[in-house]
Amino acid sequence: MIPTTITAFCQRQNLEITPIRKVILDHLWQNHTPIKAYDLIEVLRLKAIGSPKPATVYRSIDFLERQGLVHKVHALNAYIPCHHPGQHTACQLLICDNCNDAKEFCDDDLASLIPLKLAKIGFQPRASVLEVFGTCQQCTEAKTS
Amino acid sequence: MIPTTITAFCQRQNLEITPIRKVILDHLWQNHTPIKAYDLIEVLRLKAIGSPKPATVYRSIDFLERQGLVHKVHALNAYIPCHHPGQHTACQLLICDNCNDAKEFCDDDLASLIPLKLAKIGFQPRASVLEVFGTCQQCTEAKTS
DNA sequence: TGGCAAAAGCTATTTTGTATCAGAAGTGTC
DNA sequence: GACACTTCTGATACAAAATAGCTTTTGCCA
Repeated sequence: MIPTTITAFCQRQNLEITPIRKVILDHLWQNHTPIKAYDLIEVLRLKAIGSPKPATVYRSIDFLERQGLVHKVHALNAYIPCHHPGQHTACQLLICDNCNDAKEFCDDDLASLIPLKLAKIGFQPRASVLEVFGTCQQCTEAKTS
Repeated sequence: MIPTTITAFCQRQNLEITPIRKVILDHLWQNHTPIKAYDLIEVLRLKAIGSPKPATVYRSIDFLERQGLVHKVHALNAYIPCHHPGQHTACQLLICDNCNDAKEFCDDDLASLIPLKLAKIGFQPRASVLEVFGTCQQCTEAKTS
């Protein structure tokens, strides 16, 4: 389920993808909607990885986030996999009100405009999160048809 | 503490600013850093408004958010006052890692570029939140001097 | 094989946010 | 005034999200 580009990235970076981390990453890639931390606990439990506690999942998420493999959708308290690990500090997410799908949306113009604008007012950006809520194309089409 | 532009806005919109809502709005305007919900409970308690429960504060925040008087900083689970109520659906925030100051940053180019880009991929935006973390000008100057 | 570091486990707690039902206070209407 | 009606608040309980602190396991490697 995990794309080869991602597994290749992990190998290149020599990341230790333990069973727990693998299950979590797998599950995130199997779903299009953002996944909640406590759902991941349940997933681990079902996969017979003992009876994991919150800290276990949060530590794994921490690791995956630090490596850029996962994004947190702050507005939903949920997580999605990153399609381009190691390639951006500016994360742009589109979240459909209707189907809860969450897509990464990486637009270079936008990504470059933000630091440009901030430079004018003396703000030095380290990381940014853009979360846009609305209706995705599929749902728009479904409604009008 | 609440700017006259804001009180004028409330009057124009005929908003019922009850004592609880006033204390919350006051407190948000007195501080430059984002305020947490449970800190607001404490503030109300200190102002001798009984012993408020979480729901009380969240209801007030809900109201203030719906009226556009307050923004939630999702990445921090905290709240700041809005400087331009009723004027934007796209919220842009700059959060300083160093001093925790949170500023609204309303750039028209940015605000108009986002829907433009999204239109190309068929996403209909309803609302968006941009949260940028980094170092504000004051802190940058303080460090280099 | 002894020592180290990273990962995972465990227990408990804190922080954040909702659901629900009941009561109080204002407003308009007959 | 009696009445419905709405809005706000109070109170209890609970659910959900996240962290703290400490122990144990595991793999590595010198």
